[in-house]
Amino acid sequence: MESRTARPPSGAPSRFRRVAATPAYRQVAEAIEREIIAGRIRPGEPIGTEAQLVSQFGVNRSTVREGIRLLEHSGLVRRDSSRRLWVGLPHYGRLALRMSRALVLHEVTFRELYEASLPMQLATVEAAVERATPETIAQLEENIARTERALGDPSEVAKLDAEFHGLVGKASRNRVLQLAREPSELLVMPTTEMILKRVKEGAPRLLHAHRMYVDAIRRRDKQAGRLWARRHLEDWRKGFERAGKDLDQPIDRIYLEST
Amino acid sequence: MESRTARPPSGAPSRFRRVAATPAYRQVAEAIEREIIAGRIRPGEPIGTEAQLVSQFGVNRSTVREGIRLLEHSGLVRRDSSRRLWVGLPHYGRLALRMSRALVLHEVTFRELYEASLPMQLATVEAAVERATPETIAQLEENIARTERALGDPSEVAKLDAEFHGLVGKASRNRVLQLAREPSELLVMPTTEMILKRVKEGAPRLLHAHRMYVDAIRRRDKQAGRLWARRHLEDWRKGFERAGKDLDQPIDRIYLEST
DNA sequence: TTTCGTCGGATTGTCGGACAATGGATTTGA
DNA sequence: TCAAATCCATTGTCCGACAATCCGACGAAA
Repeated sequence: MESRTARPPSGAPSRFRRVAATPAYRQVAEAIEREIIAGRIRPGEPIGTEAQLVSQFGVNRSTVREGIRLLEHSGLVRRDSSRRLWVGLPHYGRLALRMSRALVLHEVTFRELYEASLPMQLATVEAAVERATPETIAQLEENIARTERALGDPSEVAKLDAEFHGLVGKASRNRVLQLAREPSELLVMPTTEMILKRVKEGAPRLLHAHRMYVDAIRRRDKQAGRLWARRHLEDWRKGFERAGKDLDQPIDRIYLEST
Repeated sequence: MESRTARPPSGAPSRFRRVAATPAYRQVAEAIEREIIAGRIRPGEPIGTEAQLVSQFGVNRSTVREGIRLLEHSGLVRRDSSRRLWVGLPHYGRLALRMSRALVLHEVTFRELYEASLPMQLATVEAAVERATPETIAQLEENIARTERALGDPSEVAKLDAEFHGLVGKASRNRVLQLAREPSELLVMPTTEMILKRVKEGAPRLLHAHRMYVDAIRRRDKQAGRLWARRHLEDWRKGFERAGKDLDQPIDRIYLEST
């Protein structure tokens, strides 16, 4: 793609940057984005109507619309029921989904995923132990109760496992950690179902680990929390290998179907 | 925004999901996205011309264009010099930038940032110790040499620090970890400059920590790597507090200017 | 043979205008 | 006072058009 700049006839140094004439629709998007990033328009406030933007930017409505679409995708701009434009807060889930997709497209391996998940999981549990409220603990216990009843149904258990880890993430009350952890979680989770289907002692072990998690959180015992987080994830890895899969294999696209 | 579904005349249960008439431009975007995610079009391959898409989808060109803009923003679709459409690999840097922006818009605190950075930093160093190649080690040493020469210039040192951690990330050869760590790094980095300007023993301490990092990597000594990663980040925190800032304060928008 | 103009076709960026569908506001009717 | 009918603003989609640009080809010149 750089063929043009990368072909100086002889040893001539490539002296010039490629010229870039930013199209109007992108200028529109960038202008609006700047206003939001700088905080001059705050989340929840209305951006004008398309007609207003047309007159402000002095371009055609089609151009404005293309610019807006650019921002709409990232969540910086939302539309309400009447389709009017508002400044939005990019939602974690959306971003995490995109990141996990990017990871798959880059063909990262399960080993990378496992290696990265472990420390983030440990940190999350530690924070959760420190800051969990009685409310979230109750939610965790309720989740465990439901898991008990669903022990025979792998896909249901996998779903509850995902919910469980989501709750632990919430309990950590660290949004940076949550956002960092969630893309990996989105990729680990679907494989859990596969593992549970093939390794029949998986579900009880998972349930037991969850119980110990919550127990550690209730007793504010960081060491126990870390221990069980580690065991839980190691179980995942072992189950993965026991199911006949190779850790150094790229993550399968299949695990993205759930759009 | 849920006003329509939330108004059952009496106590009648809300039995029906709200019908969602997905606009055509979004259907176009989703259709293309699905093809890419599923791997039926691979990165580097051309998506058709706008005219082709028009005839395939049976909608107007304006609609196709709006749909494409949605994807363009996420990097799934790129344009080359001739503005033709290609399937692209979403670039880490782009995604990380968006994530860090989202974090700022959500007004996360420096404490959250610090707490999340520490474990990820430790894991990164550990992986780097394990897998660094002579090449990247050489690059790290070269970075240190440049840092030595720039000791008097806080903003230059901050820039080199960012580069250093980028190199360590590369050395870790774990892309999941890298992607998880980078948004935080993008927010930690700009504050380093501020700290270095106000705490004059900051720069030498930073340099020393970097030296010990590389030393640990060269000797494949995980313990030392972890130790110095921890000290380095703790230095950052202490410097932050010594500069008179409060860890529980939301991250300032200012640190996003560098688009 | 290689390099340089030039030309034509293809494609994108932008524009202007148009209309149906929809939501919100307003007025009307009971 | 409240519900129904009406109006108006706005969006989603379409159509057609044109300039700017890129690509490839074809010759002309060195």
